[in-house]
Amino acid sequence: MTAVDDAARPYHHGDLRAALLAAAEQELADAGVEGFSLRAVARRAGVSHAAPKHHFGDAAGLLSALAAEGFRRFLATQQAREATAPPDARSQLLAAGLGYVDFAQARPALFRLMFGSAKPDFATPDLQQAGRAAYDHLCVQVQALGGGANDVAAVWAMAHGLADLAMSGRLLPLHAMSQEEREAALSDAILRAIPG
Amino acid sequence: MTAVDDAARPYHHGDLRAALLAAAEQELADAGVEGFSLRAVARRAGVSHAAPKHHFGDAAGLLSALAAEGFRRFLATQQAREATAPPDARSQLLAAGLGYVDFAQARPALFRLMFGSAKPDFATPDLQQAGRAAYDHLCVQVQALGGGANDVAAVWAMAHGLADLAMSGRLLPLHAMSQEEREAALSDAILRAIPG
DNA sequence: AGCGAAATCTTGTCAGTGCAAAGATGGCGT
DNA sequence: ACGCCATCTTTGCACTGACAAGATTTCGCT
Repeated sequence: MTAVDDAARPYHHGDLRAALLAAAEQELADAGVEGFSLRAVARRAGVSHAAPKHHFGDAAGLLSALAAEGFRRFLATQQAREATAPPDARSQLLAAGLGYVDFAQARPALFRLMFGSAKPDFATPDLQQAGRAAYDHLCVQVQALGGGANDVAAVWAMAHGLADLAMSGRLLPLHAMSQEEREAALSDAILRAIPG
Repeated sequence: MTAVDDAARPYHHGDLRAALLAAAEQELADAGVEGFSLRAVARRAGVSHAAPKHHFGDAAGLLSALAAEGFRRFLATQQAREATAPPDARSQLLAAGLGYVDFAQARPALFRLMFGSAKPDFATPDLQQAGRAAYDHLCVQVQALGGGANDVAAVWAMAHGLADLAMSGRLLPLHAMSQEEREAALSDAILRAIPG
C-alpha cells in the first residue's frame, strides 16, 4: 500500500502499539480497572479484537505496559512539582509528596492500575524498572534529609494514603476546600511524616 | 424429590444467604477482587449459578453485603487491639492504627474490596452505615486527643497508606523484620501523624 | 527486481461469565 | 386440602479473553 486515500485504512496500522496504549488509557479512564475490556480497546482503536495479541500478548501484557508508562508519568509529575519548589531537601520532598497526590487525582484509573490491581504483571522488566525508579527517587530524597528506612516508609505511606483516600473521594473535607486550603492541609499532613 | 437420601441435597438450602456470603469470602480470598466470579461462588455453595440472584440481586449486591461485613470486622479488629492497649487516648489511637494494618494483612482481599474496588455499591444503606461507623470511631478517637479535621485526615492517611502498601507487599523492609521490629516501625510511623 | 519469510492484522471458534426470564419445587398460611 | 409465594433450577443471550488458522502486507536477501 503506497497511497492511503479516502477513509479506507491500510491493512497495517502503522503504529498500532502506541494507538492501543492510548486507547487502553481512555478505556481505563472510562470503564475503570475492573470494567476494562481488551475487545473494547481494540474497537476504540478501530482494529479487530485479536489485533492486540501480537503487540502485547494478552490483557496482562497491555496493562503491564500501561502501568509502566503510568509510573514514568508518575515520576514526571512529582519532578514537575519539585521544579517549582524551593531547592532545600525538605521542600523538595514535600513537593514530591504533593505531586504524588496530584497524580492520583489527575489520573485515578491509572493510579488504581498501578497500586491497586493484580492484573498487570509486576515482574515485567519494563514495569519493574519504572516502579523501581519512582521508589528510588523517594529514597534519594529522604536520604538527602538524613533519613533512613523508617522515614522512607513513613513518608511513602503518608503520601500514598492521602493519594488513595483523596482519589476515591473519601477525604470529603478536602473537596470542600479551596485550592490553597487543600494544599495547606496536604502539606501539613505530609510534613508530619518528614523527619526534622 | 420427596425424600432426601444419599448425598442428594434438598431443593431449599435452608440458609443459602449465609452460605453464599461465606463462599464469596473464600472465593474472594482465592481469586481476588478482579478474578471474582459469581458463578464460582454458586458452585462453591453447591447451588445453581442463578441462585444468588434472589438473595443479592447481582454481583454488586453480594459484594456490597460482603464489604459491609468486612467493615464491621474491620472495626472489631481495631477494637480488639485497643482492648490490649493502655487506656490513654494516644495509646488507644495508636492501637486502632495498628489494628487497621493488622486487618489489611490478615484479609487482603477483603481490604481491597472495601477500599480499592468499584464493584460494591457504596450507596447501599448497610454498607454505608458500616463504613460510616468505622470512620466515626476514628473521629471520636482523634477528638479525644483534642484533634481536628486535619488530624483525622493525617492519621487516617498514615494508617491507610501503611496498610495498603504492606498488604500489597511493597514495604519490603517490613517483611524482613521480626514481629517486635515491625510493630515498632509501624508505631513510629503512626505516631508521627498523631498530634501532640 | 523479485521472491520467500516474517510480521501484522482478520475471521472464526470455544469456554466462561453476568444477567434476565421462565419453569420447577416445596414450605406456609388459610 | 388448597393455593400462594419464596426459593431454586433451567435455559437463553450478549459479552469477554484466549487461541487457531487464514489473509495481507512489508521486509530482507539475493
